[in-house]
Amino acid sequence: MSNDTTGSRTAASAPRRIRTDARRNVEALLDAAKTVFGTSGVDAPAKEITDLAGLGVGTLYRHFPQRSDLIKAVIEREIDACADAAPALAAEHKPDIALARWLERLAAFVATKRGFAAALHSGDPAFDGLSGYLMEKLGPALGSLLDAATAAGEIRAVVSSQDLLYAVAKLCAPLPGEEPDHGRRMVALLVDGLRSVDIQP
Amino acid sequence: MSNDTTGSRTAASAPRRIRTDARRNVEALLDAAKTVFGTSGVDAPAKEITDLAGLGVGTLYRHFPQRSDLIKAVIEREIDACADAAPALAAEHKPDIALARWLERLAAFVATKRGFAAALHSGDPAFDGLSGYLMEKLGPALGSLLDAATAAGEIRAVVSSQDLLYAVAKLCAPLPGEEPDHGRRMVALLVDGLRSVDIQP
DNA sequence: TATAGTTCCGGAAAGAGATTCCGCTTCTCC
DNA sequence: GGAGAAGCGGAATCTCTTTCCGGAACTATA
Repeated sequence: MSNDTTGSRTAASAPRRIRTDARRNVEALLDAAKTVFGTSGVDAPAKEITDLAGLGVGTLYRHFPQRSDLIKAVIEREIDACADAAPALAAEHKPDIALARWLERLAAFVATKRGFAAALHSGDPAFDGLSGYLMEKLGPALGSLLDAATAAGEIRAVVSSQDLLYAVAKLCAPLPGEEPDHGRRMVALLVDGLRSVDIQP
Repeated sequence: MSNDTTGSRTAASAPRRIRTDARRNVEALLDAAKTVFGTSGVDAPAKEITDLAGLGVGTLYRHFPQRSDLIKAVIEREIDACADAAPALAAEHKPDIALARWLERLAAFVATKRGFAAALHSGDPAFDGLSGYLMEKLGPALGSLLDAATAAGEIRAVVSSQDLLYAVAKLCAPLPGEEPDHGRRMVALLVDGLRSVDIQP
């Protein structure tokens, strides 16, 4: 198994450009998978995805040898979208407002994407890198917002951005039968805990 | 637990008592499943479970037609054990201490049982009843402890026992790569939020 | 544009595991 | 102790996953 799959940098031995049809097919598969995961869950038969994408099973397995590879790719796409939303918010609002808005955006993402929570909690080692990816992509944005609020003395410096990120990711994962705003209220409570500067840790 | 109608067959169609060997086999299957789930995850092959239990696959499917039935049964057993631990704690400690201890017990349960979080977040409708079972069994115990603390004015009355139960269940579910005490710290922060009686909701 | 050299695709086929089915065994009740 | 119901085992079947390779499609070069 090759150990270099980043592909972000052109090596000395120029690797051939990825064929355009292959790239197109990968996109089609990701789109189809996102749709099918949403309707039939992440355990949907592979054929359902390939049929929707108009491709053969072989193609699916060529690009995503493991099912977890496909799931990861779909989720990482969503995480990217969430991360991309951060700069705009930061530019348009004051830090504390931007933080709140962005946390709402994150909460919405986690709450909507069932497959995300499922993958995260599956215990499958294949998804071990996922929380790392979440941290890597979303950590910096949240970190800067958090630092600004802390510097202003509005928040106790008892949590890292990683703490908060994980806590939101967990709290906002939907549970069957619970009130829809449960996650949001619990996050608010958590932030109240951060604000209570008079309580000693 | 189910009450049985020993001897007094007053109903029209007398429900025959469950055969003792069948009951014994169900117990053996649950024990085996608990072990196998712990080592190989909840997606372990059925044969691994039946081999450990010393039974045939047919017997497994007779008692648990769906895999989710088996998983649910195992988890409900664990929840029962957690609920059973509450009265003893309540009898031995003051309410606030008992609350803390019991939350620790709950956190330990959630943190240890990977399959629990996975099932809860799977999105599979088969597990929809699970959080209800959790609430039904653990809600009353937590509720009384919470009421006592609220009555003493130590805690804002902004959360129900259901809120707290779900929040703990979510926060303490382990995520790959996170610090082991993350859940515990976040729960502590949540409780700080509850204690901050000077903050208006 | 034609050609050679790759890469990639499709879907049949093999493999792995889940689920069913039914003859036989074990238990319960009278 | 015997009749009859309940339960058991595991081979057979079914479903979905994963592999494999002949041929199609694409890219680079002239």
